[in-house]
Amino acid sequence: MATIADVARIAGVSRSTVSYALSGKRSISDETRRRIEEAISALGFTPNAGARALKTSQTMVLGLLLQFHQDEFAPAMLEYMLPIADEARENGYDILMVTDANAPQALDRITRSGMVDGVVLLDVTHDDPRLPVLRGARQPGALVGLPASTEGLEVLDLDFGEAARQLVDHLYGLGHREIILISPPKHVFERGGAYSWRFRDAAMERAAKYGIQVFPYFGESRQPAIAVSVNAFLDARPNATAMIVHNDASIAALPAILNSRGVRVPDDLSVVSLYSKNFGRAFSLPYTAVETAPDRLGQQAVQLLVRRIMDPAGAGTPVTRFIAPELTDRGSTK
Amino acid sequence: MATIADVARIAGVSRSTVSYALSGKRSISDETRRRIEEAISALGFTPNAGARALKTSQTMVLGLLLQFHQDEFAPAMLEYMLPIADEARENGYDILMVTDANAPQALDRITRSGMVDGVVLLDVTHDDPRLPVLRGARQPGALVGLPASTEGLEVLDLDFGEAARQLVDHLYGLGHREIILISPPKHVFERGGAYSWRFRDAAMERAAKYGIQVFPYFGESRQPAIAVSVNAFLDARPNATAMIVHNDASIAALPAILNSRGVRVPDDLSVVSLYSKNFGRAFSLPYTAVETAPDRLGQQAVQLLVRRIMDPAGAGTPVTRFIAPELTDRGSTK
DNA sequence: CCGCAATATCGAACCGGTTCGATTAAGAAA
DNA sequence: TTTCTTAATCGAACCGGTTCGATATTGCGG
Repeated sequence: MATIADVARIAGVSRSTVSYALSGKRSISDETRRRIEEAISALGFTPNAGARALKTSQTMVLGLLLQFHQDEFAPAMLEYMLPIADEARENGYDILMVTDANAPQALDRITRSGMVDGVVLLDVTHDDPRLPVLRGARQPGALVGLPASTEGLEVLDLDFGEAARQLVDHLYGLGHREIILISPPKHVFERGGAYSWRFRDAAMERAAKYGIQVFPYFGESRQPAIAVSVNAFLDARPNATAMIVHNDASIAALPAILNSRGVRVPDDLSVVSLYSKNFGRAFSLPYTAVETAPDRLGQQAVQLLVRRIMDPAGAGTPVTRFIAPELTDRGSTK
Repeated sequence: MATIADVARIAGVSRSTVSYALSGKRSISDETRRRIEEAISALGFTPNAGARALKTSQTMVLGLLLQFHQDEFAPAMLEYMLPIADEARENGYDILMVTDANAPQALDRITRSGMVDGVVLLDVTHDDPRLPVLRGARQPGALVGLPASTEGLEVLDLDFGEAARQLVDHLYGLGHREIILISPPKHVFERGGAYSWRFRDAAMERAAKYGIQVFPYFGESRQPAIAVSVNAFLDARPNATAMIVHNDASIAALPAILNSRGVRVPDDLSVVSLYSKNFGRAFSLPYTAVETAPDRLGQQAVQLLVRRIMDPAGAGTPVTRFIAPELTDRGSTK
């Protein structure tokens, strides 16, 4: 493989001259630059990443930490990953994907060894075990998901409270007074997925304010439990006229469940939910819903992270930013 | 950040001694080893990846090249990625995820710069533009998907021909004589997704052998086109008693389509398909199907790749391996 | 008691870049 | 013509590991 020394030899200059030609940090005569460029393309030279990283302590790689919990419904994860990868490349970074079951240890490994210049943590929980490691690392990080303490961290998440209020308002405005709420599965609450209770609590609070009833239930993450549970909720609340579904697995299965039950939407039941554009398309979901905007979250996470990498001191304190939810009316309510 | 020199100083030995203690390539006295280990954990020392890569020209990172085609149905991709990442870690490798739109150039970049020790190419097409680059790279690669020439490459794929034969046999054995086949969308054929025609051609051939009729159609990848097209196929072949669906998007939408059409499975129509266990679970699919086994494909791809990295000369010629399909009967035929 | 092999450790070179200070040449100012 | 800048380039040091050859110490057979 060609090294910078080969380029230098062929171009008849020193290694440092080649380096400066490449970086543009010192002026180079046109003639010399031409010869260097010629040599580079003749040799197909690309600087060795390890050597460069060693000297500059910059790898131009970002770590992307995912967790795949058992019993989790996976399809939505990709929605975050791709925009993150795209935005990273846009900024000159590659992505090291880390899925180790032991995430804190993996995070420690990739930061200590200097494999990455920063990390994006997806699916951050209330008391996320990766955070102590991240706080001790020399590289900055950006989180998607809200932890108990955001002290010193770049945090991004959908404004689930506002999303809940929008949906309750929407249903209340249409006259609904008894509403079934399907939250994420119980184990998501227990694991500390803050979005689960942030959404539920806001919905309950809003309902109390209006003096209407919202009946919260835990969703299931797999068939046939999903169908069984949804049917049970509907049986338990025969007077409910609307349903809010805050659970990927349940909403994906809902069309089939309601169909087999003979429930028409929105004539018999109004349905609203929370999912991304792509998710809705993949599962052909026809429901009025708040966009979860994983693409915007992912992109902004990378942007915040890159900004912090460039300017570690931090022009300002780290940001905790909640993305404003947007309701898309698909006519599943009335 | 602690370096090997710090460890050496604290342990009162030379840098090389620390290195040998770490690698075990020379004998070290118990006492010295103890002091070194103590120093290492006291400092939280982890060898710098760049420095190590520079000297050993081994990064312990594998590139994973994905392509996200426009209009593609994404959820299945994750099914390959996770087992690949897991198997890589199992072998001590991390994964660099590369999703650049310009895949050949990205592949060139990560191989020339020495960021990876090898690459896994997913979703390889008949005339894949990444292959010339891979063949010119100094790192080995493993493919998932069958290209026109497998010369010098490690290639893995499901045996789609055998899968088609199994499904046709299954239906033929039950007495079906007119069968609708929904293939992948036309653009998949055009792009060179060999699995599309390998499956279709084998199915047609088998049908011809039995003297029965298989009517092939291109599937669609998005709603509402999916529903429209499936309905059109059923209308066009009112005498068909069975359907083979070789298309993720169509099979995911099928339950809803058949339901709204009032078609019962298997009483009115027998349905067989091709999808992974997880995919079926995510979409609650109740159909008898051949397992596409993305986990086995991904794992084996990594294993072949790692073997080749360890032994570049190659104990044997590169392997082209077709995974045997396995039919799971879920009672959607009769 | 000597010579030799095995064991344990050290010092130096090297991997392939980047960057600092020095050097030379050319042009501008005096 | 001399002096001072500025532009263009070079050489050497350095980043943090690994590894080769050399050296010092110890144990053993003869």
